[in-house]
Amino acid sequence: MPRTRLDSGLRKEQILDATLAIIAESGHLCVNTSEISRRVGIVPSALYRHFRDKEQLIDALLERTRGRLLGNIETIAGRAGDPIRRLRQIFLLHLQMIRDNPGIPRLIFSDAVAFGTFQRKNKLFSILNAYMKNIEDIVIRGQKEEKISRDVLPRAAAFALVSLVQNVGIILNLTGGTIDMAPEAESAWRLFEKGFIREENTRQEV
Amino acid sequence: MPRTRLDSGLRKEQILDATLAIIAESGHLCVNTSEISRRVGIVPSALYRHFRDKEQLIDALLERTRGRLLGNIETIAGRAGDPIRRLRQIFLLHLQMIRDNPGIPRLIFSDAVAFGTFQRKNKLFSILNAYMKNIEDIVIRGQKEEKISRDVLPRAAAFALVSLVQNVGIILNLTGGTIDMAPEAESAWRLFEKGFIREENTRQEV
DNA sequence: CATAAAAGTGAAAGTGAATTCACATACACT
DNA sequence: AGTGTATGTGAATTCACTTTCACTTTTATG
Repeated sequence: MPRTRLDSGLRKEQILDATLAIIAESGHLCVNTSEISRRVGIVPSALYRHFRDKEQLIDALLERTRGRLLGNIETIAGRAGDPIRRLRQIFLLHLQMIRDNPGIPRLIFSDAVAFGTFQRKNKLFSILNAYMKNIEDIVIRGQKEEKISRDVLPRAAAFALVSLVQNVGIILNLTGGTIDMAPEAESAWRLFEKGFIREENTRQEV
Repeated sequence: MPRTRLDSGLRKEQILDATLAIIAESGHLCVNTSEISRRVGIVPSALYRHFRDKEQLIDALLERTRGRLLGNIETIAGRAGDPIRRLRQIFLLHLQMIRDNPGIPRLIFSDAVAFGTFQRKNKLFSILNAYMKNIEDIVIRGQKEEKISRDVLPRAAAFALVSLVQNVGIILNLTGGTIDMAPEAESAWRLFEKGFIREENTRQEV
C-alpha cells in the first residue's frame, strides 16, 4: 500500500541521491536495487517506474555529476586574476568537494563506470578531458600574460592537479575517511607552483 | 576427464596469473570462477582444490602483488647515489611496471579490494604505506645530505609520486590502453623536482 | 604393478540480485 | 464525487554465480 506518491522528477533526484550515498559509504559494489529503494522508502520494483534499468540509473547519476563537477570549475576558470592563484583556488575547491561528496570520485573512478559500456567509458573520459581542458586554458593564458613559465606543459599541469586531488579521494575512500591526505596534497601543490613561476620573475624577485 | 594434472603450487600460480589478467582486461567485476577456470583450462569446481573460496584467492593475489611491488622499490631505495635521481628512477620504474602489468594498479585500487573485509583494507593500506615510506626515507636522507630542500615535506613528496603514477594507471585503464599519460606525468615530475632543489644550490648555480 | 593421495569433473543445490507483471491506490483534473 | 494516469506493491521469474559433493583419473611412490 503506497504511503506517499511523488512526482517522478523529485523521486528520480531522491534515487540518485541515495545511490550516490551508497557509493560514498560502501562503493558501487553495494549498489543494489533493494538498498537504493530501502533508503528512498519504496519497494525495489518501484525503481523501474523511474529508470529503465540499473544501467540507465548509473548513467543518469554520471550525467548529473558531470554537470555539477564542470559547473563549479567553469565558474572559477572564467574569472580574471592571477592564474597561479586561480589554479590554487580550483585545487582547493575540489579538495573541498571531495570531502563533502566522497561519492563523486568513487563514482567517477569506480570500476562500475570504468568497465561499463563503451559509451559510458567515453562519457567518463570526456568529463575528465573537459575538466583538464579548463585547467590547461588557465595555464595557457597565464603563459600569454607572462606569469607562468613557457616550460610548463599545460596538459602536464592539469594532469598533476587532477592526480593529486584524485589520490586524496582514493585514500579517503580506502581508509573510510580516517586518513585525509589533503595537507600532503596541498604541500605537494606548493612544490608544483614553484615550478610554474617564470624564471624571469624569480630572478627579479631574488 | 582430466587432461593434465598439475602440482598445486604451479596451478595456484596459473590461477593467480589468470585472475590478474582478467582484472587487467576487464576489471575485478568480471572476475568469476568460470572465467578464471576457463583460462586455466580446468573446470570451476577445480579451483576449490587450490583455494578455499574466492575471497582467499583474491587475498593470495594481493599478497603476491605486495611482494613484487615492494621488492622492486626496495632495491632502488637502498642504492647509494643522488637522491633526486633515485626518486626519478623509482618514478620511471613504476610507470614501466604499470605499462607491463596493467592489472596491478587496478587490483590495488579496485573496489573489490577497497571494500573487502576490514583486514583486506588494512593490508592494502599497509602496502601503500610501506611504499610511501621508502620514498620518504630517500627524501629525508637527501635532506640530511643537503641535496633536497628542508621545506619539502617527505610525505608530500611521496604522496605526489604515488598520485602521478597511479593516475597514469587509471587513465590507461579507462581508455583501454589508448591514452598513455606517462609523458605528462614525467613532465609533471620534472616540475616537482624544481621544487625539491635546495635554495642554496640554486643560488650557487645561478 | 598396486595403490593412495592429489587433482579434476559434472551435476546440482544454494544464493542474491535484477527485472517483470498483474494488481492497488493516491492524486490531479473535471 | 468521478475518472484516468502515474506511482507504488508484492509475488514470481530469471539469471549468473559460487560452492558442495560424490565420483574419476592421473601420478608419484613403495
